Amino acid sequence: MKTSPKTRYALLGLLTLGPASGYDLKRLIEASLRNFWNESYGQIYPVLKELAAAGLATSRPDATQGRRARKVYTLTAAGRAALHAWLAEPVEPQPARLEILLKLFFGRHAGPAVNRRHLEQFRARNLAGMAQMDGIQAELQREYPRHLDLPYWLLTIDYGRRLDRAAVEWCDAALASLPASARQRPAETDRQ
Amino acid sequence: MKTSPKTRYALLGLLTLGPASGYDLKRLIEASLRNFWNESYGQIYPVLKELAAAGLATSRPDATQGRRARKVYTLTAAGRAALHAWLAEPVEPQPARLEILLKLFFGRHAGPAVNRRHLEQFRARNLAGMAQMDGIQAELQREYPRHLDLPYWLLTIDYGRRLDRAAVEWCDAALASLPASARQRPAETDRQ
DNA sequence: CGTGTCATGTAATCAGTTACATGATTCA
DNA sequence: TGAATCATGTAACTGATTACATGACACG
Repeated sequence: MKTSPKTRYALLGLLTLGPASGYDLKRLIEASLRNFWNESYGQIYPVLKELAAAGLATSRPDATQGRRARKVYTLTAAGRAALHAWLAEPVEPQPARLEILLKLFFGRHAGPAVNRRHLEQFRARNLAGMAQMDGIQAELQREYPRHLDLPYWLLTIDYGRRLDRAAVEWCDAALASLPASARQRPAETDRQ
Repeated sequence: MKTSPKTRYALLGLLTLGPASGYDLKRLIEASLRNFWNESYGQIYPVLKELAAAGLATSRPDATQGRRARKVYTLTAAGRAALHAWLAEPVEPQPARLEILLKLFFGRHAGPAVNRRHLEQFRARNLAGMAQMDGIQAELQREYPRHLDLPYWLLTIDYGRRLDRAAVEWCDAALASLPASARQRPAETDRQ
């Protein structure tokens, strides 16, 4: 096994929605998993090839006259079984690397203006995220009101909204607690 | 430039606290950045070497008689300047990959018991995180009550606590909304 | 006729972890 | 004596992105 196991299961999962090409899958990821997952073509195509080789999906050429040959992949029973097995496996904690926290941790050396700028940008990003979640939720409920997966999709939207909101609230608290303006300059020398 | 820029700045930042060896830095990271950052020896030692080569830190052997030769690194003025420049650069949004959300997104194929197990585990993990944040905060306030960096350190602790809390609340909401056993349907309105 | 979209794929590169190799000192 | 801790470093591998290569069709 050469390629990433996680990419494999993301693709198997998306194939439960129906047969799709690599290109389709990329767009599907951008449309539905965007907030907590992403894949590049450089991953998708090799993994798809491997899924077919392992019998987890079948590929058939979809020659829609003229266009460059599309390869449409369809989940097999073995693929479905592999997905189910992975879904049942416990989730390992994943170490995060949050650059904004690293910068703020050393924030004394940056000066108030820089820290405020970072926080304001981060706040705006998370606020936009919340609005986006609201939009996606409305769209999902309008487009797929009876889709069996809808409750699960909404769960991931709710997660995004809650964490974005918490981040915005943290930004507000942080901005309130930091010195307001550049009265004090960044530390050039220290050692307490 | 060969090694990761982010590792470089994490180490430069920690060196503002005083001279340290690669081993020291690893322990410092585990003690202070753990919740939002990590580095392995495989990164630390090569990057340290490069920092010295670039004049951002100086290394001197610390031959504490008998022990294997320690190399202690000290931040230079150029290193401090490089850190300041990086701190002022805007933070780019970083794509997250959250396995638990991926599993939940495809949760219909896993069955209620599996989903509940994932959520309960995730809840427990975040609850433990909150408690850990409280502990670290108390320790910092006790150990370094007047340290100039303390307000910044507390900011990162507060972030951790808020996001952990939001995650716990999400888990509670999700557990309440998911069907309890395999027979029931989701608690969504069910009009055909 | 040229730009955008559809479409697949590989190669180069980057970033990071894990395993391995080495070896001294401390302490039970 | 043997385990834990201190201590540095390299090699192999994994996972993922980006750049590159190719090319047809639709639309204005």
